[in-house]
Amino acid sequence: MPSEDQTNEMAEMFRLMGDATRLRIILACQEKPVFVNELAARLGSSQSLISHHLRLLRAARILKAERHGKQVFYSPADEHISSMIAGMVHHVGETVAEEAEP
Amino acid sequence: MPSEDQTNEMAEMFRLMGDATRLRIILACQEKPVFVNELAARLGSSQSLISHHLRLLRAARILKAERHGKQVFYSPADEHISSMIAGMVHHVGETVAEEAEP
DNA sequence: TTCAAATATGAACATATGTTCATATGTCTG
DNA sequence: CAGACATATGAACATATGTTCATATTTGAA
Repeated sequence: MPSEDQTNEMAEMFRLMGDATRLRIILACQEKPVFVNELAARLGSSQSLISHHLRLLRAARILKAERHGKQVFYSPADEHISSMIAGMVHHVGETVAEEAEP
Repeated sequence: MPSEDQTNEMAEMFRLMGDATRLRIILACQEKPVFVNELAARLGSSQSLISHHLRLLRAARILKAERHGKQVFYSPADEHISSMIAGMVHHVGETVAEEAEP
C-alpha cells in the first residue's frame, strides 16, 4: 500500500495522462522524438496549446525536452511511464475486442 | 498506435484514476472486497462522496459491485487495470527512492 | 545587429469537476 | 408493516482546468 505522498503523486501522473490532448502528445512522442510544431500539426492543435501541455508533462517528468537548433524535441522521460502507457494500449485493445465479440 | 476511440477510452481511464480520492478508493479495493461505509471510514470521506465516485468507477468497469445483504462490496473489475496500478505503485516507489539518494 | 522562425508564457474565459447537503431507494429484522 | 441501516441519487456551488489570443523569449541566418 503506497504512502499518502506516493498516492498523490500517482494521482497527479494519471491526471496528466487523463486528458485526450495530452495523452495524444505523449503517444506521439513514444516512437521517436518530435518537435513542437510537428506535434501541433499532427494533432491539429495550436502551438500555444501544445506548449502549455508540454510544460506540464515536462514538470511531471513524463516527457523530456532536448533542443536542436531552433527546434525542441520531446521524448519519453521515463521507461516506466512508457511501459505503463503500452500496457493501457494493450488493455483497451483487448477490451474493445471482447466487447465486439459476442 | 491506438485509434482515436481507443485513445479517448485510455484518457477516460486515466482521468478517473487521476483523482486522489478515487485512486484511494481503487487502491483500497485491491486486496479484498470492501463495502461502502468501510471505504468512507478508511478514507475519512462522506458516504455520499464515496458513492458518487463508485458510480463512475463502476461505469468505467474499473471496479465491480457485489451485494451481500445490506452491504455492497467493491472489488477490481479488471486484472489489467490492477496490474497497471501495481506498475504505477512500483514506479513512484522507485522514483521517490531515486530522488532521495544523491 | 536586424529579421524571421520556433517555442514559451501570461491573462482571460467558458466549462468541467469534486464536494456537500438533502433526500430517495433498497434491504433486513422486530 | 414499521423502523433502522446501507447505499444511491439529485441539485447546487465553488474551484480547477483546457483552450484561445496576444505577446515575450530564444535561436539561427542574412
